[in-house]
Amino acid sequence: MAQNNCANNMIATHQRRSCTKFTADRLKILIDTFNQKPYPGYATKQKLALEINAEESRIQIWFQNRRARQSFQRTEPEQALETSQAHRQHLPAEIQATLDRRCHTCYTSSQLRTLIKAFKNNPYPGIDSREQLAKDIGVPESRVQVWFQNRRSRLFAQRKREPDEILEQIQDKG
DNA sequence: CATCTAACCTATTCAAGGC
DNA sequence: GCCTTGAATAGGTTAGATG
Repeated sequence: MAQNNCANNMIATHQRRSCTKFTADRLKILIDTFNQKPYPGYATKQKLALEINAEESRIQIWFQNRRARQSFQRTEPEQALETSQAHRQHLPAEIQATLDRRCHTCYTSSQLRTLIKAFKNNPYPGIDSREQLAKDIGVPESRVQVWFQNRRSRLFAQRKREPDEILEQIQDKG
C-alpha cells in the first residue's frame, strides 16, 4: 500500500517563509482597518502594505487569519451577519462593485511552460523555489503561490472525476 | 509544555477573457 | 453562453515564537 501521498511527503522537505513580525503600531493599523472593513479590496490591501511596509500578500494572509480567529469568537447573530457579507451574492450591486480585486494575471505561454515544468518537478515548492521561479518569469512570488494552489486543486478535482484514467496514465508510464 | 499566530493547505466560488 | 483559469473565500493544519 502506498500510504504516502504528496501532502504527507511534502511536509518533511517543505520550507516556509520566515514568520512576519508586526510591530505594535503596525498591528494597530491592521486591527483598526480590520474593525472597519474585515473584507478589504485590493486597493485597500495595497495601501496598507505601503503604510506598514509589508508585502501585500502578507496583508492578505493576516486578514484571512484574523477572520478565521474572529469567526468562532463571535456570537451567533454577529457571525450570521458576517457570513452573509462574506457570501456576497446577497449584497446590492453597488457594494459588490466596491469590492475590487487584483487584476487578472495573464501568463504568456513561455511563463506557463516554466510553471508547468516546475510543477511536474515539485508541486509543493518552498519559499526559495517560489521566489526563484517568480524571478525567472517576472511575476510576484504571491502569484506563483496562487498558481500552484489552483493547479493542485484542479488536479485533485480531476482525479476525483476520472480516477481510472489517471491511474491508467500512471500505469502506462510505469 | 501550552498558547498564539503567521504560513500554508484544500475545497469551493467568483469572475475575466477566450472560443 | 460555456469553458478555462486567476483571484478570493472559508475552514483546517503546521510550525515558529514566547511565556
